[in-house]
Amino acid sequence: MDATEFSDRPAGRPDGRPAPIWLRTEPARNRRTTPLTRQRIVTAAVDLLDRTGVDGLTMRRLAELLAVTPTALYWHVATRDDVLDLAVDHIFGEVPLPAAGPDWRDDVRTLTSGWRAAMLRHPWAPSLIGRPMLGPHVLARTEFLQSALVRAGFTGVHLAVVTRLVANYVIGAALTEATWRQTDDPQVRADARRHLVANPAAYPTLVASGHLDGTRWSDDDLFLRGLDAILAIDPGR
Amino acid sequence: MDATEFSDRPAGRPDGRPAPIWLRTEPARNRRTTPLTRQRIVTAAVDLLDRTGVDGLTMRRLAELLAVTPTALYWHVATRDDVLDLAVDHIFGEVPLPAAGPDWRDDVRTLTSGWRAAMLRHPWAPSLIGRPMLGPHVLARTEFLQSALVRAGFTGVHLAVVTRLVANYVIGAALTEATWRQTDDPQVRADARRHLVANPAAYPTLVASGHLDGTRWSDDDLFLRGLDAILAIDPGR
DNA sequence: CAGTTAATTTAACGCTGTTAGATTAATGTT
DNA sequence: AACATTAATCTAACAGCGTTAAATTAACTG
Repeated sequence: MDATEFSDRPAGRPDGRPAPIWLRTEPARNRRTTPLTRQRIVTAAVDLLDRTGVDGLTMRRLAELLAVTPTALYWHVATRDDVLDLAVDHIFGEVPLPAAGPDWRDDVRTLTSGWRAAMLRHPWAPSLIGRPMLGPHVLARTEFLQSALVRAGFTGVHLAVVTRLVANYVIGAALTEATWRQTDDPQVRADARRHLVANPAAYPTLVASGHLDGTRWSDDDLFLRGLDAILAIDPGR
Repeated sequence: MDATEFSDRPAGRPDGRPAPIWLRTEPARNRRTTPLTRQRIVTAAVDLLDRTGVDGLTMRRLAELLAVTPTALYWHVATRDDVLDLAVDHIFGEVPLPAAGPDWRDDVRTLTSGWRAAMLRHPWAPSLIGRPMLGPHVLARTEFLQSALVRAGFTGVHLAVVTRLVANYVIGAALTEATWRQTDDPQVRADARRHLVANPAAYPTLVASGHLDGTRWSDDDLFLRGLDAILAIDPGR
């Protein structure tokens, strides 16, 4: 509830005299409603995506959430895909960029953990990575990762290899983990497990190892152990 | 052009006598047209996806390709997502399952290379991995991967860690690489590179390392080197 | 106060996935 | 050989989608 609710017309118009200053909003922006901006669109989009998933984000619902006509969005954004691209970059902005510490491995651990955590907090995000990720926040995080690796001593092709190795591992992990979390129906998981156990001849190893058991080991632990296996690499080689 | 074109009614009806055997089709299945099956639907779907991408696959176009009404598909398939799930599992069936060799690392290399190659051959596939992958072909490949790692000596939590590490690396790599290949417009890539170079202060390391340069190192080489870094892990530890 | 630009609305188009119900073809039964 | 039953496909339609063109309103400039 803000001052604009007192009068939906610019203050002081009816009788020609300006209304008391207290009834007028900040003069610099004297609009009827809060203006639509790319920022507000992205925020609302992330909110809607969190609640309803990728398919739940429609331009009409997004517009309704912003109390605006669907077509109004197209002044600030060219297509629905633009909205998705902006949303993805936005949540990457939530990933904390730690100050560079003495141990490059710690830096990589911190960055990638936050990276993965952000995607799991917004489980619609990983599946949208199949689009060029060139937003400023994404690039800034990639820059930080590669700078940590340069500090570690990687150069040339080794630098490119390890950068991709780490980034692809994080992306793959977030994608597969988010897939399971987004499968809201626990029935599906139970059915899948039952299918495996019913065919032990076809999947002996998977059955014996408890694949799809889920509760056997923590996702966080498995992720960090896998990351450490990568970081065991020697920059000197 | 097959024998059914000689008469669109079962042969021999007009005068009561059966027509010569040469003018009749295989009797076992005496239908007007080849029947719709899940197999045929999946094959057509993959074909359409290869040519037009995920957004290009609509139930109407798929039905047209099969010379059938859109709603006929729903007898064999519940939703469009079902078609996508089937298509993904289908292309995983293209991944060769090598016989288990003496060196487990070679087995993993062969499997994951074929895995990645299949996804790059069908660049729409990686972005669809954000759905539960429980098809028989996918499970068979996962089984093979884990059995190779068991043969290598991994057990317990180490087995789970390395299985995920390898699988997530492949998925992440295929996803990011397919993203760039599917960006058919070379303009986008050029624009992105220009944006990086224009802001060397924000992205010093990325600019210096030639990130997004594309031609600097081969994707295949980078993938295999990264994989070898993973496989350098010692099962004994 | 007039004129211009920025922002939003009204209206509509063609396309989408999906459903309900009618219709046809094939199979099984007597 | 006729009938009943099941399987498969079709006709018709619905509500919702992303997006466009043009009209309309609000805000800024001289």
